[in-house]
Amino acid sequence: MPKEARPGTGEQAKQHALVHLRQAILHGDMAPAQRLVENELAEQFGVTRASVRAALIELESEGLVERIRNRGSRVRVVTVEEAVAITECRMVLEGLCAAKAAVEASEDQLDQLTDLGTAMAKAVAGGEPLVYSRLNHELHDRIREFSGQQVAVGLLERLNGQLVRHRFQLALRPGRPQQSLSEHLAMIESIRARDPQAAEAAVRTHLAGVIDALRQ
Amino acid sequence: MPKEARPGTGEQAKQHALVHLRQAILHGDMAPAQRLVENELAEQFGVTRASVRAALIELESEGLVERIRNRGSRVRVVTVEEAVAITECRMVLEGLCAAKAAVEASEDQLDQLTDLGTAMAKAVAGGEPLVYSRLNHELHDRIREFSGQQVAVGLLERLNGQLVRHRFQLALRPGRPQQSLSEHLAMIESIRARDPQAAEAAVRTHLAGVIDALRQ
DNA sequence: GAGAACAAAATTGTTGACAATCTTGTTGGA
DNA sequence: TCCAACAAGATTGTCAACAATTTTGTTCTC
Repeated sequence: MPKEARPGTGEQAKQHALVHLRQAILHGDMAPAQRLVENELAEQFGVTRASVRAALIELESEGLVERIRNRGSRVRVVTVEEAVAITECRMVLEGLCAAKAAVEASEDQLDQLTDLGTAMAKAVAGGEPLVYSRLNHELHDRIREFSGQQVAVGLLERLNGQLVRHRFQLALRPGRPQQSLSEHLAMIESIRARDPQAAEAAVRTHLAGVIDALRQ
Repeated sequence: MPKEARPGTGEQAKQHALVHLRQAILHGDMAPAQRLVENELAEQFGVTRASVRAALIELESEGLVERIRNRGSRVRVVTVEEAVAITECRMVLEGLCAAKAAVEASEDQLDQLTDLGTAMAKAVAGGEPLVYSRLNHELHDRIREFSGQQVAVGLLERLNGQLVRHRFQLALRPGRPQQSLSEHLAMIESIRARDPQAAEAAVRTHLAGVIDALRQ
């Protein structure tokens, strides 16, 4: 257990604990369902228990941590059914963002999407699933960003945080990149065409595909 | 300032503070942008400051409270643009729920919706906007409930909490009930017809109308 | 050997006090 | 009069100790 010491650089203790603990969970350093004992975390991050507590409360409402009265906290495990339900919500919310982006995005931003599309095609052709996965994320991020829909972006970030584990599993599945590439290109195309309805439909088709893949 | 005393009935102090503070905000007892000083709240609810703190952190991530480092908390004010953005998200999420409900609801549940519809028509005919507003809420609640989509329900509850003030304002606008009644009846009708696409479209039409009303 | 009652350990919940930070009001000088 | 520096007050952030609760291990009885 490495003791990450960097307590008093002016950075608030609670923020320190919050950022590091969130990253640890998202990065997969904490096993699923692992117990999170406040004392241990406090020592590990070099802050007091109160700060860890505050961080855990916040992570609970982000859906990353599960807390039970007098029983402690643990990394929340997302079942496949939950992952499906989450992705259904993503489907409609990202659909909204894509529709907005098709109207709001600047010409410059549309070019960025095109570039991402060609890079993704290249990654698939070259057989680089990890690169493709990274570009995949970036594409979804950009569309959200270009939509200007702050509320939806906030909700989606929270939802995506809960899916890290499942997404990793999905990215490395053989044949999956090939299947999703055309869907992604269709999304880009309809946004470029400034057609909000087509953009929303394309995003939905894509994420419906993701749901099918999750269920297998 | 009434001192609500009921500290140690076995109920956890933090939960006590959380429930009461949330209700106070939702019920409108706290003025918008009102400062929330931890010490005052602690005394008012008969709990310690730490419990109030924990409650405030949770309410912040629910979007009901705004917290600034070393500067304190206040009731968050939702601008009209934010209310519109929130309602756009409601539009797609409730659309999802309605589509699910059209497939999943039992015959008994469909009858409940029909009853609500007739009650709403009666309230409008009788010129009772407050009754109509209550039934309005109940209809939306039921549709969400019948959808079985836990994740979407959770997101929607959070979003709705932020709209209390705007919704009150909207409900009492003259002519508004008449306009929305037919939209609500269309929603019920398409769910009864077990047509998910029509149900989603009806919900979207309705909430698009709400957005128009908000913008005025 | 199985199960209940009890005791010990581990962990979370709570408390009050202290430190750090920000805001506000005041004073001094140009 | 205006502005900067400073001091006082208010408020949040942090800490260590204590209380309450749950879990675990042990012993005793049947």
